[in-house]
Amino acid sequence: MQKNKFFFIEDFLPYILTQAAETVSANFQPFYKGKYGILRTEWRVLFHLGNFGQMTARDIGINAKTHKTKISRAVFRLEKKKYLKRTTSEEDRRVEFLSLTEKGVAVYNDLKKEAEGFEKRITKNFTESEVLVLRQCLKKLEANFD
Amino acid sequence: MQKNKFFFIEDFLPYILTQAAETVSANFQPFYKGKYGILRTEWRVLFHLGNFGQMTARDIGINAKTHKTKISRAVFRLEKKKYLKRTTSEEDRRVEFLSLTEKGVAVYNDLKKEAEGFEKRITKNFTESEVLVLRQCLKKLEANFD
DNA sequence: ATATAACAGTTGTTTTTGTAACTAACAACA
DNA sequence: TGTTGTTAGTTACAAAAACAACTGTTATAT
Repeated sequence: MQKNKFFFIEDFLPYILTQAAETVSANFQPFYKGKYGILRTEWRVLFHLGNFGQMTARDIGINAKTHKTKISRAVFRLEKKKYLKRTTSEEDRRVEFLSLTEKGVAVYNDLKKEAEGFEKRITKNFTESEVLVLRQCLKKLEANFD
Repeated sequence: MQKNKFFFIEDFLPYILTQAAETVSANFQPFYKGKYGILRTEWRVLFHLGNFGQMTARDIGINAKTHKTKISRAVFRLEKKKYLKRTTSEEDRRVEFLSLTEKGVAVYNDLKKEAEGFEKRITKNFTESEVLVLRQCLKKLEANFD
């Protein structure tokens, strides 16, 4: 780390943050892409539904900060794979409620286990306090842009 | 954060790490994309050359963990913008030495200032120790995959 | 009512990425 | 030599992302 005099890309926080995220993501990808042929956004949709139950595309998009076209296409593909089903709302026929099929729940449960294992693995040389501070900092970074 | 019983996507480290990185990156992008019309990989190449001086595409790729095709295209675009020039090595004519032009250096210097300001801004509600631990954790995360 | 705006979600088009195959130059070794 | 393998960098094609324009539906306001 430098002391105000010079700029080094390898100490630039947005850079090392992105690098870390890309490395971690690249290493996690095989679990869902390799095993079930789904993309990152599909993983996210699957996990939102598995986690929170029935949701609309809109709400997934808001929560995951993901553009609606990306969600729309992820939903389409998950539906094609029969991991997810749609139900048009009675009150507002623009809205679709999304939920996992039985098959989708099974995939979710399996990937959830993988996720838990992966998280444990990548933080196994972290102290408890480090993990805590890391989580806190990441949330704080995000919050700085709300 | 959960206590072993349930899995929550919003506590899944790879997820919040990626979310934080994407948010930070999206907010930093206007500085280089909006101002100079360059993409992230181009920014990275520019900053590697600005930081380390003359380098080959290969070495930038290794250091930035970026695939050679991505580097190749970034170099092409930076060259088209006259931010960068190439010199074929005399010893090994496969190798090209890359370096910034005067114009490229000017852009680099400006973007460097922006980067410093941006970094300060996003960590202004962080304690010194938080920033330290954050940096340390990110490096450690990366190192776990070497 | 009916015109206008707002919204949920989709589709089309362009830009960027990922992957593999390629060219040109060097290296190693028979 | 030549043959085979490796390397630096480019190009071609397919997959995915970004962005804008669209459809159909509901809300608002005259």
